[in-house]
Amino acid sequence: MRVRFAPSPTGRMHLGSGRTALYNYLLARKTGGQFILRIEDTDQKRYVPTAEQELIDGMHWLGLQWDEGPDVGGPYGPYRQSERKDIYLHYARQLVESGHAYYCFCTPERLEKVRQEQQARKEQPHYDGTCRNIDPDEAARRVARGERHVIRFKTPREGVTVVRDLLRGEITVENRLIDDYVIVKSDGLALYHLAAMVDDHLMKITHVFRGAEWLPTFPLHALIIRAFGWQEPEFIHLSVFLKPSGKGKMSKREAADLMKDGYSIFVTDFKDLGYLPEAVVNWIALMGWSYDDHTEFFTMPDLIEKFSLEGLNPSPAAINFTKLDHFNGLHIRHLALPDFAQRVKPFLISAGYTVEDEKLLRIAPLIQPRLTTLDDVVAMAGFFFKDEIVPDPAALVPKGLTPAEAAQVARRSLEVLESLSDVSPAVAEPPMRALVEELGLSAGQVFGILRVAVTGQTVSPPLFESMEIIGRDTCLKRVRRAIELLEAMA
RNA sequence: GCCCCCAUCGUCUAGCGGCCCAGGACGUGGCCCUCUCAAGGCCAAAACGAGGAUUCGAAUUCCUCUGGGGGCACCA
Repeated sequence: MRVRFAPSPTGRMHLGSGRTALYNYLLARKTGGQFILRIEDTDQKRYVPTAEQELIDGMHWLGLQWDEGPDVGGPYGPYRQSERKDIYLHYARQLVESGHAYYCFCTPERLEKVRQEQQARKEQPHYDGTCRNIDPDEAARRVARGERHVIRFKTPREGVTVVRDLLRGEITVENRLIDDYVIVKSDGLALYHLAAMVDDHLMKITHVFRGAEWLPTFPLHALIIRAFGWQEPEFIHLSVFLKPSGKGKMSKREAADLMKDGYSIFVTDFKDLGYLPEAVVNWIALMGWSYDDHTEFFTMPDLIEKFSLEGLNPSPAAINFTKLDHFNGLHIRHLALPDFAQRVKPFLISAGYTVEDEKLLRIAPLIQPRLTTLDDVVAMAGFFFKDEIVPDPAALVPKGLTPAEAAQVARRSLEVLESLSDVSPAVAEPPMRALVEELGLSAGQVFGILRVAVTGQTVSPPLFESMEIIGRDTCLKRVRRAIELLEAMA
């Protein structure tokens, strides 16, 4: 099985592209076939120089490696369409010679005028066929003379074309509704309709996964392949991703709003947002594909083993970011501790902390079950790396106590802690619980004061585990400071 | 406007004629656990778009409608 991911470098890498690439990759790996990356850059006007690199970065981040492509080469290159211009021209001329295509000399201005007239008459805009019946020899002479021209595919005027999509079965379209599409522009470069069909044939592609936006032109593509007499690959059209509301595709404006909530639709954004590639892969794999009625957690090896065409679903899916959060938490907890520590480290460093691996490794088990995204580590565990913490005095006073009472609790706690050799859970928790008992308060009240005193936060990893890492001396110093703050309030 | 595709809980989905007064997951609500927050465990509410037809029997097949999506470029 030979499959390909063929993006056009015209913008950022969308989640939908990521999924298409993923499915291609999975199928190739599952069957021991080849996964090809082909860059479809036939439109210079829309070309974005940074796009190809972003695509490559995004695929690498997701963990998708290709066997043939513009950077790694391969036996069917070049893998960038802009470098294949002559190949397409050769095949386009072959179509002209066989009567399946023709030269068209209509100017863009005339075509625009025709289009407007058709729209005014409420007709479907289409090429009016002016050049369709020019004598081939005459047309060839005009081309030889250097007259500006394009090449159009000569769609049959009658009959129907039946195509087959693996997910949807047979699709029948009347030929008269298929336009005489331009397949080679006046600059001599082929359009997608020709280029992709030629490449898929030459690159021996067996299965084409592509977006459902190609469904309307699918019959044209089949007609082109058939005009050459080539064997057709299997086609699988993946439905588009809808915005979370389920109403329509994501707009630029909405994509920007999403970023404010810590989400994105661009795969290269997820890394900095604190998402694991494992989670993003798991998430997008399940938008349009399922394995059975209960399994949802998949690693890449699982997916390679379990993925199959039968599990694909043809209906459009709304993007659900809370589900991504869920998968991210799952995959975070699935990570081995040292791996987890290394993944979280860059977020602490970019928050300005100096991070020693040994210390981070001790903190890791405390925070691993508590993170939804990796960047949460800063809010949850940043205090471990601060020399000074500044507790909010108001937060020091637990519910149900006055500042003076809280100060008294803090003083008694300090006495207990000072009497101990260390502040580890095994040593410190039993006597502290005894103190809670003695004072007739709740553990939440007493430990709450200590938590804020020692961590500066009302939410933190478990108290005694945290204190052990912070160290006895620092903890005692911080409790004394908290007592001062409380006394100042009383 | 025309063409194409799609249609099960709010969302992602299982279901491929009887196993379904429809299963799982996210989210939501409740309970348990609990030093905060999570994690974990348990429970609950929540769907076959409508109408016809075929059939002993339909979420599953077929029509029509409705709704949603996509496309109608010398873009991909």
